[in-house]
Amino acid sequence: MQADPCPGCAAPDIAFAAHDHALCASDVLVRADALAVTSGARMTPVRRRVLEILLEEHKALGAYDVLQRLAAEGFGNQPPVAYRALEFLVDLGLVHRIQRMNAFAACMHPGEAHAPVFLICSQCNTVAEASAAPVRAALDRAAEAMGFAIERSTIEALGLCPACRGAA
Amino acid sequence: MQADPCPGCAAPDIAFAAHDHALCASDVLVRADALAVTSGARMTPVRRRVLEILLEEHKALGAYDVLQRLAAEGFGNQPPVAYRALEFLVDLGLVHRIQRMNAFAACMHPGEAHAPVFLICSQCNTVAEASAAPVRAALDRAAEAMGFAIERSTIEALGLCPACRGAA
DNA sequence: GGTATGTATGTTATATCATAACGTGTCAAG
DNA sequence: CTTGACACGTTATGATATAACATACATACC
Repeated sequence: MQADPCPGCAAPDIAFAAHDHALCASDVLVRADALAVTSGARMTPVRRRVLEILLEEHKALGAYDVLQRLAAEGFGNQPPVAYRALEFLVDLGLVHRIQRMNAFAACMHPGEAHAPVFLICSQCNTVAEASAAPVRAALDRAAEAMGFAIERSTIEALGLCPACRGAA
Repeated sequence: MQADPCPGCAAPDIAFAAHDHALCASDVLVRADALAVTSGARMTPVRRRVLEILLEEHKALGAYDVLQRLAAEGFGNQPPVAYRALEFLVDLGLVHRIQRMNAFAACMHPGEAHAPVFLICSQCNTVAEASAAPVRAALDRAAEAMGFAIERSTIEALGLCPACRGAA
């Protein structure tokens, strides 16, 4: 497995910094296609387009935002069209759901095992994935102390990204 | 501040175990009333009743579940009645919102500073608050490494509680 | 006590988010 | 070239949440 799929988006010190996001996006798309093939899933036009849209925005979009864009491009314009594509991408690990916002964001390092932690800028809505391992480990210990078996976990933080912090 | 407001609900080793929850509930209510007085907030009948309902259930309830019970007892029967009371209680730290479930659960140790971690049983829907400090610390470090300033965070885990784990 | 002021409650209406259910089309395996 | 699985589109509805406004209540002040 590659060490770092997108230096711009995945590296902790510059994820929020300005960079050529088109490169991250195309890289992720390549990896997504490969992942679909190896997992036997079908990366259809709608699904791929949804992923592209999320990558282009580089922020969390609501299902209806995605749907609106799909409709404008000639795909179906009913909610299930968007929800199904999003669900597919989430199941494949290519997209994450941000519970706090009822929204979805493209995963910036698909294919790597990770329990993502999301940092959501309350100002500009940008979402970054932070290094999750230590957080996840602490959570596992806390759960284990209570005899609780974790299946899935959601870790999200709301706050100010470096850029908006500087602006304020 | 009291060391442990409710041995039944707050102690890590027995939070999920059978115990006389009525004791926890009445204890929390006393503390809630006191907290409202000291903070200048008004613990009105609807608000207090909503807290009681959540304490009685000892699990997360949706706003409409709460509303239904309020309506049956002669309070208003429109969504804002429930949402407003819930928002008030959340702001006061007496109730937590479980994002993952679009639901609300009574805080089992109000008044104490805490960044809660929720363990949600996917089988019986019971919600427990786990010791959060180490998890929170790890999250803070991860955010800091990216220059991100956390305002609020949501940490929720879905899985099996000890009881349901044993039953399975 | 009476009145002003802020807050809480109740109501109407609507916005926003999500899914069930069904028919049609497409593609690949046999 | 059929068949079976899956994807897509549509209709309809369910579930969650809030905006906006009117009424009632509590408190503070005169």
